[in-house]
Amino acid sequence: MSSIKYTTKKNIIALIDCNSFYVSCERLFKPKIQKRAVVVLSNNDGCVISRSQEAKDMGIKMGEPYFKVKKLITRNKIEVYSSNYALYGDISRRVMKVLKTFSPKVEIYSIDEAFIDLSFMDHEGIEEYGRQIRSRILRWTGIPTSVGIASTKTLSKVANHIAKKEKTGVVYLKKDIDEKLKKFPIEKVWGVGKQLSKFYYKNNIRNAYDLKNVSNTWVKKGTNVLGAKTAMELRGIPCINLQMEQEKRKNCCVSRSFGRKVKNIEELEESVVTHCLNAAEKIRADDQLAKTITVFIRTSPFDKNKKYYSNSKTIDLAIPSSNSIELIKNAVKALNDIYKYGYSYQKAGIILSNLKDAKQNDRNLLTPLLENKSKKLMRAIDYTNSKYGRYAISIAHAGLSKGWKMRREHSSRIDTASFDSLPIIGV
DNA sequence: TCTGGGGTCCTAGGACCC
DNA sequence: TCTGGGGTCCTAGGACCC
Repeated sequence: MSSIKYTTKKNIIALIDCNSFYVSCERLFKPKIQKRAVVVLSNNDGCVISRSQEAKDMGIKMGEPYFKVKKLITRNKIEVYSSNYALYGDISRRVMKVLKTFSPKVEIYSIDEAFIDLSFMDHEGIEEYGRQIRSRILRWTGIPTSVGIASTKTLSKVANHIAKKEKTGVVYLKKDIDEKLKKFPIEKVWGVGKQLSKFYYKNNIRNAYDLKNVSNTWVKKGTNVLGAKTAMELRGIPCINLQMEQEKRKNCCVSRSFGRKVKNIEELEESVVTHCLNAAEKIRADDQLAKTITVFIRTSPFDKNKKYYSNSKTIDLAIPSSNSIELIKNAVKALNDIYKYGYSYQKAGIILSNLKDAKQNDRNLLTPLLENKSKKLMRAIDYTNSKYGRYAISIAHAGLSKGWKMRREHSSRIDTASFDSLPIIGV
């Protein structure tokens, strides 16, 4: 028997997705690139992670390594930007704020996507409402979006894809759903990735309609409970609920590739300490403590000429902590355990896990005094850094040279908190 | 030369207990 | 001498998402 819970009452879900979000953010401040082909690169200028429609039409693929498409980019005079997450995060918050004027139930699903509940609407007014959402977001933030509406999250994803593809802006999946699902390739269904697609194709399931029509038991047996939920949702039976309040994270990972290969442990240490400081600051902002800390390092998995090395070490703390100094001590210890001389390292990172609410932390009899003192210090550091800029106060161990830090050669240097980057509008 | 980063959830299998 | 079986918990690894 399946243990999937579902409801049968009226359910209308809209998925609002920003078009080429990072590119659209960059365009906000540079009217000149409004009509140009634009791409945004991942950290370290590694891959293409956002493309304007023009860039897509020129054959630039999502996730493609920058060096592989560099020629195509220069030949076509495509504008290139390094990613600026502070900017995208800021714009994202504005978009979400506008969305909240349309429904009390909003799930912020990612930086550029949100599900909203429209079950309170009558069917007749839905499409018009979708158009209003689009135009208000565009007017108030400058970001173009696509809106997909249907009776489940999975179907609203389908609707959104169709809206993007057909450039209609809004699609409400109500009539002729089966016809549309037949044209919807299985690998594009939300929750069906590379491996599952392979499995489905082997079993002659090639589109969303096929998956909708196989038995739940079969899907569950061949995949898992999530696979079965996807199939149910394609049938219009909601199984994946809206998640309104943002739950606190359970893990916190900070990692980066290096701008160049790193061989010696001193530089690795600098990077691990820097990542550790960032991670600690993040969990403190959420008032969390970490019980476990993992450090990992690896060489490039793409370099076929050199031997690959990848290792990690996890340390369990006796007492959960968010104290940078405490965490760093352990991180450095872990790093020294896994470091091997003679390799060219490409990436290092740190994961704080087993995160707990600081408030609910059961106290060790001996710690309160000590803890209070360190808490004050950490709060002072966080405050200073938020006021005077990142790294105003750091720890000597994090190093000042940072020769390993990532490349960002195409940064637009836009800071939405700074007046200098406001665009000048000619009248 | 140059290939991102940060998450979540699920399952199988081992350890351990009675 | 016979060498069980059911339950729970944890972890590593895999798959997925944006």
